[in-house]
Amino acid sequence: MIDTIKEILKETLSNINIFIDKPIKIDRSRHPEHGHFSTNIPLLLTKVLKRPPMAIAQDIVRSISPHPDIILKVEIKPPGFINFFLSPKALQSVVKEVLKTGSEYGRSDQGKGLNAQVEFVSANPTGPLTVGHGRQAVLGDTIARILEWNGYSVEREYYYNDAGRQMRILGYSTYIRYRQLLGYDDKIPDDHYQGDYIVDIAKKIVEKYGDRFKADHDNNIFKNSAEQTVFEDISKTLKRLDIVFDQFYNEKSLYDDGKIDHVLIKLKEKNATYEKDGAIWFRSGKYGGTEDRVLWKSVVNEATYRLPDIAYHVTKFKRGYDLIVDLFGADHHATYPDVLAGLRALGYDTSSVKVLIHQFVTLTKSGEKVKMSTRKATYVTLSELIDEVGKDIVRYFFIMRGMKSHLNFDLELAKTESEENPVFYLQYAHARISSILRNADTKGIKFTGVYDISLLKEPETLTLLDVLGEFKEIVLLCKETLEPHHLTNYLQKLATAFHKFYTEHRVLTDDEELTQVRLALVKAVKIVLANGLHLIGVSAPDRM
RNA sequence: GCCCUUGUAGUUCAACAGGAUAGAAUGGAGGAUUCCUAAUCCUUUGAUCUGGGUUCGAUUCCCGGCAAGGGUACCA
Repeated sequence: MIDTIKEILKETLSNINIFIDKPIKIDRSRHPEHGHFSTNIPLLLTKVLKRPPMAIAQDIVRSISPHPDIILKVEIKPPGFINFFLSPKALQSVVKEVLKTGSEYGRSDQGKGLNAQVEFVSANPTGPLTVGHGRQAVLGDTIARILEWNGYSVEREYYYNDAGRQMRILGYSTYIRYRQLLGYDDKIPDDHYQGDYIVDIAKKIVEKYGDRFKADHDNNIFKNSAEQTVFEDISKTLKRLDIVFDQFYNEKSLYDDGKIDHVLIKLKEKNATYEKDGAIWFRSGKYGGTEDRVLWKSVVNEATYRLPDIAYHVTKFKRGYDLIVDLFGADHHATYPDVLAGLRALGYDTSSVKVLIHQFVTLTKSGEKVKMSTRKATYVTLSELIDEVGKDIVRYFFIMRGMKSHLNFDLELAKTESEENPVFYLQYAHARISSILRNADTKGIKFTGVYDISLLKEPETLTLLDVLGEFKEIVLLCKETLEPHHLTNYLQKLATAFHKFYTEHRVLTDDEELTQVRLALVKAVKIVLANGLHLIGVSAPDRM
């Protein structure tokens, strides 16, 4: 509907010979008195045309040709806004469209034929996923879903490194636990992994091999068992949230097939590097990065993490994605400018890379901060959180705020207040409609598909129709901003509009005509609720 | 020190590209059901950290403070 208004406005402007270079902007009005849509174009034009905005507005409005089926009226408000009021007919038209397209309603084809990759979580397999990872996991998966809903073909990728120092420490921690189980009086160093999951891993090694490796701390069995077990646990946890990755990309493979060396050679060729103090440095600043960085160490003969990161992104380009989304926690925000600079140095156009930085979750327990550290095992795992509140609430809570907000997650609240949860409010709206439909069945009322849409005319009903029609705009907004919280906000709004309608009006009445048209309406609401919930990976129950 | 992100009702968060009277939820106070699920609805209470600037207009942009989180390694 917003596009229709935009078209009408565009046509009008060209009729009176006004041309603007910027795209025409129309907003949803914030206040009902300002109509459904409004534009500030007269205010923007006042400088160009050197005329007062109100006069421009009048010229525009006078030239808008009448569209009685769409526009009820157009108003001008100082200092120069034009407000559009939709006709009931325009608002009502959404019902038919929703019923026709059903579970496909709201999809857009803006990403049709385009490939996107979303990289997220990417935690090294050193321990169970924490609540902090949870936010990224849910955000990443939801963003992927949003892209899919907009027509993209999407791959979810998990990048990990099982070769670094962290993994050596993990292996050694496992070895110590193994020794302890065998009765030796070894102590775990403070900076090693303390979690109980390591003991479980060690137990399995004892069961299988006895004391065969008691003096063999270098044996790969420790690192490998730990890695395998931890990865299985990570995958299982993600699966509980309905998150499945298409690909796991191992950093080590970048070394194995020479990609790292190749990138370094290329960078040297482009004169993007220089040697200093025996190390190889990257002229990051020259390519839009922050400051020059070491790519190859002198003290040890190996790369810093920036080089494989660049090489990894080169593979993303080579794999031919039209859109590359990188999701990082705030602790990684210093890295990506250098990676992008490296890619630019290699001649890639980085405009297809969208780097999203999300802030951390502050975990509180009755107002008190809980510090999270994998090594010290003072974390609450994601898995435990799912045990407590369930998948739907975890998914919803992690995306209900903008990713830049320093999200506060109160454990007590999530548990004890689950009754007054926004998730239930939403799901309840869906369940209520299902219940109405069940009742219609019992009463022998059949939905004929023939209805007089003009009967949907009460204020609460028109508001509900208006909100219903906004869904498509929200899907596009989410795609453009890659911010899922617009969707949760919208669904709350839709549920509110429905609950209000429900308290004011009955669906199943003695009036057959009215019953039919209201059935059509609530069916449409049910579809949009279900589609929205599906999009964020939350279930839409028929009973509660 | 420097860099990034953030600062909005008592609390947790919105405000989509600088728009009009800053929205929700929760908490507090009061109310609604002979009828499709009261996990609902209605009324009321209450906020832009601070000082300047840009302009028709600033929560939004710029500069200076203050505060929180993160970074600033030849750690990932």
